[in-house]
Amino acid sequence: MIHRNRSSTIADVARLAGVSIATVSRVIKDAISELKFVPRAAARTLASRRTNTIGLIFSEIGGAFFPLLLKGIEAETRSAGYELLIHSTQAAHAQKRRPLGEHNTDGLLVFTSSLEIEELCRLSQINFPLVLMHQTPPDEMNTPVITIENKDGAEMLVSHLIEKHARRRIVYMQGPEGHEDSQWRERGYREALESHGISFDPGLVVSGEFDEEQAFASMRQLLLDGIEFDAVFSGDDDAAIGVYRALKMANRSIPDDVAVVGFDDVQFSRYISPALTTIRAPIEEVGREAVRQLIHLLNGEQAQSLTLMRTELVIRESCGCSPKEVNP
Amino acid sequence: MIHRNRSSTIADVARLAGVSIATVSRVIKDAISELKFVPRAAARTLASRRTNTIGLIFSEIGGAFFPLLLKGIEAETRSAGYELLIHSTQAAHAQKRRPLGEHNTDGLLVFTSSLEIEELCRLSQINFPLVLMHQTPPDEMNTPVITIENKDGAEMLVSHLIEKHARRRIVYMQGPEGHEDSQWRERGYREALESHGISFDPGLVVSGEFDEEQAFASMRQLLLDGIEFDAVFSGDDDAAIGVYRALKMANRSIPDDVAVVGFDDVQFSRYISPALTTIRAPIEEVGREAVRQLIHLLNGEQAQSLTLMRTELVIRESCGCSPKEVNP
DNA sequence: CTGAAAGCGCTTACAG
DNA sequence: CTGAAAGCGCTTACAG
Repeated sequence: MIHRNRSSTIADVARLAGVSIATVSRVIKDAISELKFVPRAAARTLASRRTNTIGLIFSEIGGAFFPLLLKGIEAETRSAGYELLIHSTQAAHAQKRRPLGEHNTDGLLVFTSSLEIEELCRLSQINFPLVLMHQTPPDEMNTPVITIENKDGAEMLVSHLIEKHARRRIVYMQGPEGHEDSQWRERGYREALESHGISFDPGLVVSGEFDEEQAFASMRQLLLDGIEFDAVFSGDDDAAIGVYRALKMANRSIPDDVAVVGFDDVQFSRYISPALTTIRAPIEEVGREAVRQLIHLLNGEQAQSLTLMRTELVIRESCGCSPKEVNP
Repeated sequence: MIHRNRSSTIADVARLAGVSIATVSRVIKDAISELKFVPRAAARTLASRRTNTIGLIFSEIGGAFFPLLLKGIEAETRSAGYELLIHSTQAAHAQKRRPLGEHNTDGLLVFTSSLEIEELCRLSQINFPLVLMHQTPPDEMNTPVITIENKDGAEMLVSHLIEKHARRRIVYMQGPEGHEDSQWRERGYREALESHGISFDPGLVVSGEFDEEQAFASMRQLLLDGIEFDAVFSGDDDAAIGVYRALKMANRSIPDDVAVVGFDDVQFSRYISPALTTIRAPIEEVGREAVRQLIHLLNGEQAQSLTLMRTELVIRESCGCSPKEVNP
């Protein structure tokens, strides 16, 4: 049984006002408080062929990353007068129902590989407004992308470890398979090694999955295997937590025995001990910009095909810098 | 200009199949892949008078609290086959548009005072399915509530400080005005004082707003004013971060000079230094349960009018207990 | 089990 | 500026 109240319709308003419903429809913006009239969104959508809703597809709402992104998206969506419909997928495999799409939104924001490629292509083919975050589209697709300077960031991080702290055996923890952020970060890692004359050792690349538990497990394994290393680039900040745990458990001191650096600069990074050296990614701004580009598309305007956001090195203590050199 | 593709409708499917649209409608659940047919949600909603969507109204998506709640809500909503529409309000004052309501959802989940009381009453009067989280409804409203043992939790926390660590001048930082969680926590704080024969000092109650910055500011003020205290119950974990900062800046050691305890046990609490003693609230489960109760309402079934979730003391280091006594 | 038809509550050309 | 009317794409009694 479902809600079935007899609240007023546009016809009631028209009758009371002694005008036609067309007239009411035209002035509907000035909320008709008399009858507590709230226009049915469904009827509007059906008649106008627009939903006034933006959809967000995201894969992992668990970590510390999501609130930042959502904050930006929420704010910008609202100020543009749209509703926000959110769906979080566990993985990017085909679903029976399409939770978000052309049937219930005007456009979609898609975060990294949270939508299977076929669906992405289908939406693109029917010219459905789409903006990708942290993921470049397949060649034939001309979809705006908002992403960050992953490679630069990683390079800064690793170069800092090499130059300031003389580390040479640096572990890289990869993110989830196919995750573009991770691929670019690895590239930055490799280029930093190369430009400092350190040869790449595939034995130092392990899986961290941008996930605390997985990072913990991989770190333990590395330790068990007796692999030598003097630094860890954990891929992201969530994974750094797992690295900390494993190192502390093995009585390796951070940063003296092993320097650790993350990526993202989420809320907790400055508060863990030692404070985490990481890359600040303007995540909230990524969200805002994604919405802005989508609105352009919705308005039939041109959108920027690539927006690349700057990243910034945030030096704290986990790399080996001392607290005194560092801003509070 | 808006998206206006000519994708197939139910009529196309009916024609191709050589049956009536009524027949198609009946078997529509077996997704008609032939024409890539995706039923228009708006038309369905309009005709069936149900949206298949649950709305979530929340006030602060900034903190570390939201991801936990959302995770539970997301999971349960999806497994029940509903969509989730989210709106976050800055404050609970009247809005011109009603972002979420009977016009676009089948039922609403409302988190603490994120919806103005008039709107709450209006929805209740038209018998619209509603579940409140962390907020008891006005007397005349019979709306299911999911909340946690705030008072018990606070009492455990404060009693611990008094009994194990001999603290007697304990600051309490209030949450936002009218926030029920905060009111109950304050009550627990007072009862713990009382049962240990410590008289209540209103000078030790300050505003923390469940917010890092506000907590930081209040703590600084307390320090500037030269108020004496040997412990702080910060109201929640986010505020504890601000307290840490202010104390460290003033060179007061935690926990030796000042013990600090929080509430919620969010992700970062175990990782900050010193690790935060706090109350574990089953936030994800609050979200799940709220959805379950709402589904009952949607099905015309009886719902539990009050669900009170247990809280649990999590002892770490910031209260003065030593790491050795504590689980890793 | 199936089809014809009314109806959900709006918007929007179109005519006046 | 206003009204009559068609139409948005479905669902659901109702009749057969």
